Amino acid sequence: MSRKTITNKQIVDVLREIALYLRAQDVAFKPQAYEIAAEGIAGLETELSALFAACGKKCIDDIPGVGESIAEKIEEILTTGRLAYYQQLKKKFPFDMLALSQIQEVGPKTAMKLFKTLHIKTVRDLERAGATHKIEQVPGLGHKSEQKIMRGIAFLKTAGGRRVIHDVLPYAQRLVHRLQKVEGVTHLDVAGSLRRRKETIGDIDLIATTTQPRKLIRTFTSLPEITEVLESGETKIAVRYSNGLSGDLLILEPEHYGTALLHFTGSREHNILLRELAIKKKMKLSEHGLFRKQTRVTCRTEEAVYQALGLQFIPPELRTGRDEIELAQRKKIPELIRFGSLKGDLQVQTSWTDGSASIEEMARAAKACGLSYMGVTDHTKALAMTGGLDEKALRRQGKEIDRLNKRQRGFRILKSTECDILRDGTLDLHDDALSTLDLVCVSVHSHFTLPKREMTERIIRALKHPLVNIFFHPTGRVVGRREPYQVDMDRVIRAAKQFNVALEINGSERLDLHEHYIRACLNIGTKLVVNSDAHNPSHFAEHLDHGVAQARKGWATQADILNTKPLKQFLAALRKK
DNA sequence: GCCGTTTTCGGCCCGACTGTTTTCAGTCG
Repeated sequence: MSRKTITNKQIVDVLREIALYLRAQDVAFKPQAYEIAAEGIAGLETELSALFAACGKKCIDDIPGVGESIAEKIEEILTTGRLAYYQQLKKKFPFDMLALSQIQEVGPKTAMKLFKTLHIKTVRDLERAGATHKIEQVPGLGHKSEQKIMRGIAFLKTAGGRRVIHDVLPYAQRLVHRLQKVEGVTHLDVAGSLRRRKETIGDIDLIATTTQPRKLIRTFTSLPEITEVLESGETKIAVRYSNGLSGDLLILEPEHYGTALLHFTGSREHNILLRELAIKKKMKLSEHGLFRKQTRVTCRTEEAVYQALGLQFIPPELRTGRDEIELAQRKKIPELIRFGSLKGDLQVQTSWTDGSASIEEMARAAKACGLSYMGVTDHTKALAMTGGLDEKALRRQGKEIDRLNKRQRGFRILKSTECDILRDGTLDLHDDALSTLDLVCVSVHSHFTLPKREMTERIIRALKHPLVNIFFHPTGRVVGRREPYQVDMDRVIRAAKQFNVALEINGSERLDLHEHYIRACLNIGTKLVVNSDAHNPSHFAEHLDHGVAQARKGWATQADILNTKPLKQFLAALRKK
């Protein structure tokens, strides 16, 4: 760890690895404490280094799950760049515990055993040992274990173990539609991280109730999408899918569908907290039901489970195990924005630049999705590879939009732009051209590696521009492919509020803003919009759905998202400069 | 190691499934 740039992620990884070492040694209770602390930090909106600079160890100690001892360790990392306790563990067990235990079928104990018997230190070591059949000779492991481990390594290498939700959700939905038609099936749904709408998905979990379990299992395991059956019990079938992901089909009792759905939706952290709460209330919670003494409380729905525990219903997107249970106890869970409640889309590219369809085709598709307005936001000239528009071309495009609008009923195309923010924070088009538009939207597409301060100043200068209304994909990240650029988002969020610029929640694979920043916007009242960033007609339905899910993960209500308003109110809200 | 509508001490989530066993440990979610 270099001392200068210690990120939350580095600290989270250290805490997670410590937890694994403790688990490997069968230490009681401590591993969970380190894991909970790590998760608490992973969910923070601010950097620990900034928090520590502002108010020292006290603020670190205030993080849920972080007590005196772990706070001291974090302080040591932040101030010295090292942690003696961690280094002692690494010295005693010098192997890559974090990476090895990411392999399916390899947990902390197996990793430790492999180190002690075969001196396996890295995933590569393990792969070599498997190739020469050394793994199967380790006591307690055998031929099948070796095969499973080798498959796990192969999977980790090809897919990195997780996929962007955009790739997985349609695939899972096709499976669901097919299986719902199987005779005897009464319920069949997606559960797990897909239902919680995590941005990356590691497995596809399906749950079902049926009067004919054998028939469902037979149909499921013979689907062309199933390449391998990993486990097959009476209520749980684990498989590998054709897209490389694995997952379970779980068959449940209808009377207790609520507790089962809750359990298999997770998150693990959320479940643990719920069960602890149940214990405090002299009850016991598992996937098989909620028990008061010996009797099972019937919970057909999740709502019933939450109610029995004295909680407000918590939507799946909020089940992270952070503060949602505490807020549900105090009835502070807001009514989240509903799917399908957007009335407009303010980021759409067309064949004028890198989109694949004409303005007219995109407008038709947007209307078919139930929208009543759409902004045309083709790129500008600095982005030469897309054939970005200059002032002249923008004027021509405006005339075409005027023509199309004359023919439209109940739908309005807005003249807009995705204007590049240049390196110095000025805009890529003249004010004369920008002032002819209904909306001016800006974004960063170049010089991603500027130092944090320079990038922050650059962006704030653009937001300050009197004609700018919306800042697109504010951190520049693409899930699984591109890290966000270095920028002080606290300052950007405050500047957006000050200059009445809305920040975008982008529903493409960017999923930018991250939900932590959405929540930070809500805290101070910075305005937000949800956009598709559609480049072809099919993107509207899919991306807007992901965008709304992202907003929900950030605790946004309908009132927080400007483009749930009808056009007139929407424009009025953005134009107050 | 953390935490408090039982508690500043004494608790700490739960069950299915597999593989390698010969009664159970490890992983997963």
